[in-house]
Amino acid sequence: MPVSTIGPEGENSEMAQGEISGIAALLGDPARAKMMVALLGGKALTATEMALEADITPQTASGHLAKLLSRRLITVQKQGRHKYFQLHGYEVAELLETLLNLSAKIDHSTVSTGPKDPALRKARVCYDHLAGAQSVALRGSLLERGVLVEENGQLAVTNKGLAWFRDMGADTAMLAKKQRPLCKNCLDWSERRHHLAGALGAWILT
Amino acid sequence: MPVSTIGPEGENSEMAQGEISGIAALLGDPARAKMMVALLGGKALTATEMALEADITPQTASGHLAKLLSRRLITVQKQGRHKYFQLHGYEVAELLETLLNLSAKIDHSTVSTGPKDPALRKARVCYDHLAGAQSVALRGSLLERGVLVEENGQLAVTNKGLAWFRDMGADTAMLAKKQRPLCKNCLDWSERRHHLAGALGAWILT
DNA sequence: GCGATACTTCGGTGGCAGGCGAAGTATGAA
DNA sequence: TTCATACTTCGCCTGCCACCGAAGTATCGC
Repeated sequence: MPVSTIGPEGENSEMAQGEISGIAALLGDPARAKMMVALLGGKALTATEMALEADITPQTASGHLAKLLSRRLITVQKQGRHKYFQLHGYEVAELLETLLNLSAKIDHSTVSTGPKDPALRKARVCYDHLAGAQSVALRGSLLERGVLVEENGQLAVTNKGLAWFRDMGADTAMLAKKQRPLCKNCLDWSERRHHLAGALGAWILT
Repeated sequence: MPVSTIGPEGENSEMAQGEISGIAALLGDPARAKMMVALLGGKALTATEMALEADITPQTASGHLAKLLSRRLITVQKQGRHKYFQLHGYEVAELLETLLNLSAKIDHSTVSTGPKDPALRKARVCYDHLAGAQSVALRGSLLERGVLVEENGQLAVTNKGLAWFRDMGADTAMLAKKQRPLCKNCLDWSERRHHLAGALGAWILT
């Protein structure tokens, strides 16, 4: 091993660089990367859900999650016997998006001529609901028409809204029965604004 | 190893995810990270220079560079018996900046504060745009004059600002056409404050 | 209490990848 | 030609880390 220069001089940013390789190494493992991308949807996930997502056993996932936590890339919220994990701030999401963008760019050049970036940016799928500029606009228009209301950052469907969705053919009764919240804000990482998530968001996608 | 589910079901972005972990893994090695950060200066470096920078032997560096090349994270230019390496496009630089940004945010305990060389500290180049104390001040003054505005951590150019840049001789129409964001915050690692990046930041440098 | 579920900790294994020394190829200088 | 420099390839070693099985702790429902 080349003797590391003994003096404290040398790299001022050595530590920061160590940190960046540390963070990158965390995302460098396929399993962890899958888990993080799964979190990009904005939904909080439990440890087992993420284990399934990454095709690993719960104990392995637990180890991964501990590492991600120790680097503050994710946050936890304990709720009974469940633990809900989320990305830690939009900076982390930004990092993931940058990575995805870059890898998409590389893939496009080597694999095939898929839809180019602007189109993808306009409308894409954020885990299981619509995302992109169009869905941000959609949420705005639903708010304007009184289908949805927002208070304290919480999104809710009005009675009028329920009727509206029913007219559109949605089985609102069934959707409401699911454990998952009916509708939910989801920060759009490319547009930096909220769009519609939750059961209704997923339904719209279908 | 859990047999990866054979069906193509599930993730449409499975390949992209593999790619992101691949890219992240490249930056996950401390030696490679050091080399890439060294390239952030914008200058093309030779293989041996980067080996020195990363405290490894040339043969090891060669292997790393080959891997970085195969993933198109860097480019080469052969010149006699030298090989000059550079970052491959601003997207890669953006990724590195995002990483540095995040790691700076996380490791609050860092004490070191950048280059001791005062001149370097005052004005230098961050990949392709200005950095250093002057550029931090520049950004501040542009904000004050209403050329730029900031909201939710996002930087944007005002209409007045566009006119201002046009008066300065910038071809704003052309700049705006590029896929790259017009202007963008970029954390200055010596000043610990944001400076101006993005297409406009690059233009100012010229 | 009991069993079931969700997650964690521990110990052991296997594979991968970073690292170097030595030898090989290209380019330039003497 | 001969030597020096810049980089690459090869072979080998070593250590780390993802992974799992099994056992341990916490929480829910009966």
